[in-house]
Amino acid sequence: MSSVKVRFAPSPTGHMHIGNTRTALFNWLWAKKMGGTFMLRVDDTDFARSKKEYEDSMRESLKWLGLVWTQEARQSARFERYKEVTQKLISEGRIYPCYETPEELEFKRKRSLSKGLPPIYDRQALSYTKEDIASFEREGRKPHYRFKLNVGEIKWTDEVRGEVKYDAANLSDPIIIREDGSYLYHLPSVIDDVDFGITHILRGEDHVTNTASQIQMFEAIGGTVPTFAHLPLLTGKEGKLSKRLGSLGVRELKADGVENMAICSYLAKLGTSEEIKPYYDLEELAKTLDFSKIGRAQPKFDVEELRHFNIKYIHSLPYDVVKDRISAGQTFWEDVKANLEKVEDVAVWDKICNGEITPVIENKALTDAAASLLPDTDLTVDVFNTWIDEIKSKTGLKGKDLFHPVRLALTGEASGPELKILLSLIGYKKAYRRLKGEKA
RNA sequence: GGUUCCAUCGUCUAGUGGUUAGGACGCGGCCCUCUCAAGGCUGCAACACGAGUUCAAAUCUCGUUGGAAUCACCA
Repeated sequence: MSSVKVRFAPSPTGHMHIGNTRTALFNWLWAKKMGGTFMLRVDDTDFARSKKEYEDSMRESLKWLGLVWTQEARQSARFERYKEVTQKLISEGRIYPCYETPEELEFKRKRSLSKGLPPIYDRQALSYTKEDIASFEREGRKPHYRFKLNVGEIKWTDEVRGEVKYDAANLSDPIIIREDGSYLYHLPSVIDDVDFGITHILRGEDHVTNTASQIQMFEAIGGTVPTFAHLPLLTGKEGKLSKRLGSLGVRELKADGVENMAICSYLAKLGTSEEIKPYYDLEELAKTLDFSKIGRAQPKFDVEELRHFNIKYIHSLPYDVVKDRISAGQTFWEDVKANLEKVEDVAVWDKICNGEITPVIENKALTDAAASLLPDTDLTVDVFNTWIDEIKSKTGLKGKDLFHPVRLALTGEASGPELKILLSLIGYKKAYRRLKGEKA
């Protein structure tokens, strides 16, 4: 009885974006819910595109999101192991050398397509004679290698898609070693999953056909086939938002004031039958994860909706969650949070209450009267109420005509938290001077 | 083109043969209040199309249309 173990396996070829994040999140949540472990695996087999800078950026984003891992691995450090396994499979004939050039393969694909045939590899390499191979070698060609798929039906029970079936005849033998001897993703991924004891693979549905061929790889190397869950891909309002095309970065969202748990709450529930509501703790969110609640259709991801949700999230954000990031105290936070669009904006209200602002005088007669009526005491809510009543009776103004100019004078802003709360925070001295139109 | 998947309010969805087709987000209105915001209440709004099965279809079948993934010496 082994416990649950999942992995997030990004290739460091770009920054963390919304598609990536969703995959990482579901893995993390599942591990947490099941009391299992979450590991980070850097899939850097593609030397040409992998960059350290991207890897660092992804680690930073994962940490910021709270998606921490307790183990990690790097594919580029495991080539010896991959070599060992591939040698064995080559000797068993399960992996075979091919000598077509990329151009030839491209030509074959186009020809098949134009004939209305599926562009599946024709396995010509399986019928090379010794002479053919010798002549390729003389030409200086180097082989690339493919994994030979066995004929027959491949099926598995997917946690989100249910029973899934593929006929191997509709799949190409995947290339697993490049001409230059480097590895492609398919087999190393399977070897790692076996070696690290991965029990569940949660990934985007763009991998479903890979899963079909990888199941045969698991079997070929004598590993246990993990449980799969393929999440429907997110689509954008216009066009797609696949994991490589969707460029909406986590770093950009963060810079825009979108909160980490707002992103996680939103992504965890988008496309499910559950309400998208704020969760302030990843573990709480983890408890609610349920694959049966995930729809099979592709949800549309709209940044504007995320931003809107983020504001709603902030309006009910508990002080404990933000206390380490803001200088304001709990009372101040609770008083102003319902009017914030970004957590950092708490500083602007801090400045309005405690710093210096230039008031806006819209109705001088009114604000002068207000100043003279303002009592030099502790400006409690009660004091505020009697003060407002006095201004009302003296000027005959009420509603917006009354409050808007007072607010502008007191805060320099047209909107914000309730005045009765702000007044006590501003204090008599500043309030008086601002009502008189002075900087204070 | 082959394979696989999908199709209910603007959006995410509930719905498994008989429902006033429900909820959430958004949007509109009203209330509260001291303006705005926040909060409360409320309203508008959907079964892609066409056949078939059935007393009865959002629900089952077939077809059509539309969308997506994949078919890389990317992952």
